[in-house]
Amino acid sequence: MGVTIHDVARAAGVSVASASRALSGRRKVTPEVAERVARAAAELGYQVNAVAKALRDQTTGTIGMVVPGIGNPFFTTIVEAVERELQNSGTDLLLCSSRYDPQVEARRVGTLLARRVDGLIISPCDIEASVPAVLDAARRVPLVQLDRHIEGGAADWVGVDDEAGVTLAVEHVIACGARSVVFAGSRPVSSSARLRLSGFERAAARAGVEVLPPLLGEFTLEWGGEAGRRLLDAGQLPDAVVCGNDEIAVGLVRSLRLGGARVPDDVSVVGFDDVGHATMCDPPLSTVRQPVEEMAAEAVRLLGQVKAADPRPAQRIAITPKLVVRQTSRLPASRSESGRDSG
Amino acid sequence: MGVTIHDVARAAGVSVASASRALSGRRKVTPEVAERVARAAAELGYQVNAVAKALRDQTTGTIGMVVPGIGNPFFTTIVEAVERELQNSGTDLLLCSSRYDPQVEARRVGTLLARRVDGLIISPCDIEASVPAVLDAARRVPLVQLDRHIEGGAADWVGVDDEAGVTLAVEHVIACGARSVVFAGSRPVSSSARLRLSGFERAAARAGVEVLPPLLGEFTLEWGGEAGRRLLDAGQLPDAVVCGNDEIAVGLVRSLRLGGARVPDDVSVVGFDDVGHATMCDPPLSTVRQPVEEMAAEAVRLLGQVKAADPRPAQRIAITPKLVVRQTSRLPASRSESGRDSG
DNA sequence: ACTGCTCGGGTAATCGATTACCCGAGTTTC
DNA sequence: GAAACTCGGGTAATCGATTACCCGAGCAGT
Repeated sequence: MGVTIHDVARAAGVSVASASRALSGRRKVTPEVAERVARAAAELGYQVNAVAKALRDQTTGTIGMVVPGIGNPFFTTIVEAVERELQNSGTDLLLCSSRYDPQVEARRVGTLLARRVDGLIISPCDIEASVPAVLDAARRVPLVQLDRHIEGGAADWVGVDDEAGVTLAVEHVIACGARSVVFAGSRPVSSSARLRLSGFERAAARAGVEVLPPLLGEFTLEWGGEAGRRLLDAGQLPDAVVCGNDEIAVGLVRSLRLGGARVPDDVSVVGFDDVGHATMCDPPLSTVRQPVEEMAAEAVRLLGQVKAADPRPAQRIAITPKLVVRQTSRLPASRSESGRDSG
Repeated sequence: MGVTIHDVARAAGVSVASASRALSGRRKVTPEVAERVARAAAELGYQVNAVAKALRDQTTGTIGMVVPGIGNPFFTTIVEAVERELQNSGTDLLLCSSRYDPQVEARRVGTLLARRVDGLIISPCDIEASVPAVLDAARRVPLVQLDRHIEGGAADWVGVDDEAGVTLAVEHVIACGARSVVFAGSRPVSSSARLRLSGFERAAARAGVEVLPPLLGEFTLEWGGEAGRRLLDAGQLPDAVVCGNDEIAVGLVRSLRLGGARVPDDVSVVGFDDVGHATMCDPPLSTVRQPVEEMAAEAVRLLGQVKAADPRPAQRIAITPKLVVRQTSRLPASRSESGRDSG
């Protein structure tokens, strides 16, 4: 460790200024100097010290990202997309997980700020408890929220229109003939959870179908399984269940089938996200697709525009998701063919 | 952005030395100075600049981690375990994905080194192509390989005993009555892939059962599905298939069942890893469990001991995994009850 | 009273890379 | 032929935090 530009300069018999210029190419040097410096650097195995460079330049070439959990395939997909997007511009990513805990989240944001990231992309784990950390960070550094967001709309955001998404799902199952529906999602601690629930309720009310009390837990396979079991225990299955995400939907389909219910013949299920295993599950899951690549691209584009403590009003970019119909829901034709009797 | 310790010192009416001492507590100051500095820091919202601190201290309080892909649940689990392990010591993690590409990997290692991480934990994506990057990095910084490793044993490593693991799996399916077996894994570009394959071959040969030619692709659900289809197409199913990891196993079980084969009645399947969805799959997967927490703890412990360009011989810590029998394989009793006829 | 402490505080060097500024030599321009 | 300019190179300031080193005051011991 520790070959510096001084060592290179000495070995090449030039000043540090010349060495720096030869290496960076930001000012002309004679070919001879360039050559000697290049050789010396190669021989010594010189590599710039990014820490020193960052201090001098007041920029680290790094952006921080904080997501609730990297165990969730939705977040890993979006992280990968952001990373891919960023690599074009040569900046790299410091990735942190808040583990769905606002306190951990605040700490992580703090260390990222201390490390002087050039920007921050965050998916705040809690719509309320995350507010101070997000607002405080936004004051110090360009920040954009991705997917989840805090309440109040004070910070820039890129994501999907959650309400429009579940509306699509609800309208779809109703078009499939469902007369009673239920929502299986997460307790409304995040914006996504809250908006998907409210969107469901609004859309279902508008359609005038029977609405069972929502099943609210976590965005996990386990909770999906549990929700399925509760539905089974209640004796009377609804015609359709709209899920807060794909994990819940997959867990739910599985426990429903284990309990003897047929999907989609007895009950339609639709998920949300369409990342990871939705296509691989059995049967392939109908779901609402989040355009992750597009969201990531939009987020880094926006991040390039926002400034710390930006006085202009925060932007909120809501991308409208698409419904992807696979095999856990049925279109009317085939559904009526199969001789349902719940109507 | 940009309130420095000079600002704090000025506001408190003391020198930067006193301010620094008051803030860090590394040398006594009078209560009055401590109080004034604390107040000034709070009022100005001062936060140390970790970049400057790192330059001065020649240490960043950061370790880098490079894994082949964060989409793979095994790696996300291990990343989470390492992160948890590290947080006790106050160091944090710079996480990078090599996307299974040795060139990307080398670049990522390079930037981590440039950022002067205090150590590196890496799961090299390619047993051969990753050699230069790993060896070069190990010369500059404490480094331990986790899970995968490069050939030659020149760098420290913590992982599971892959050969022992598949041996467990093979012996289990044979104990279940299998007379013909096949291995569905990844092409041997990584140490894990290579050792699991060779371990399988050795164990199967030792047992003297019929061994079908291995199905080698990637560590993905998709490849597992494809492998299952090929087995089906071949007309004659083996009694058991041992898989390179759980993703392959899950994909394989699914395509086998889609093709009408019953698991475990017609064919036993066992996976490897036991992370993520193994318990949630249908039926729950018999697999070889990697003790991820233990591996992570061991890796950071070892990292604390190794020095850059360490002259002492590299350590290789191989933890013996355990077999977890669930429902994709059957013990002899119940198997013979079910009236198999393949023997 | 003088030496020798301890104690708290300040000044400035330090980490490594970049670059503002300066300098001297060679070239152009009128 | 002198002023103006270009070109390549060197010296040292800079980024911000820490700390080696120095200093002066207060105090104890002889």
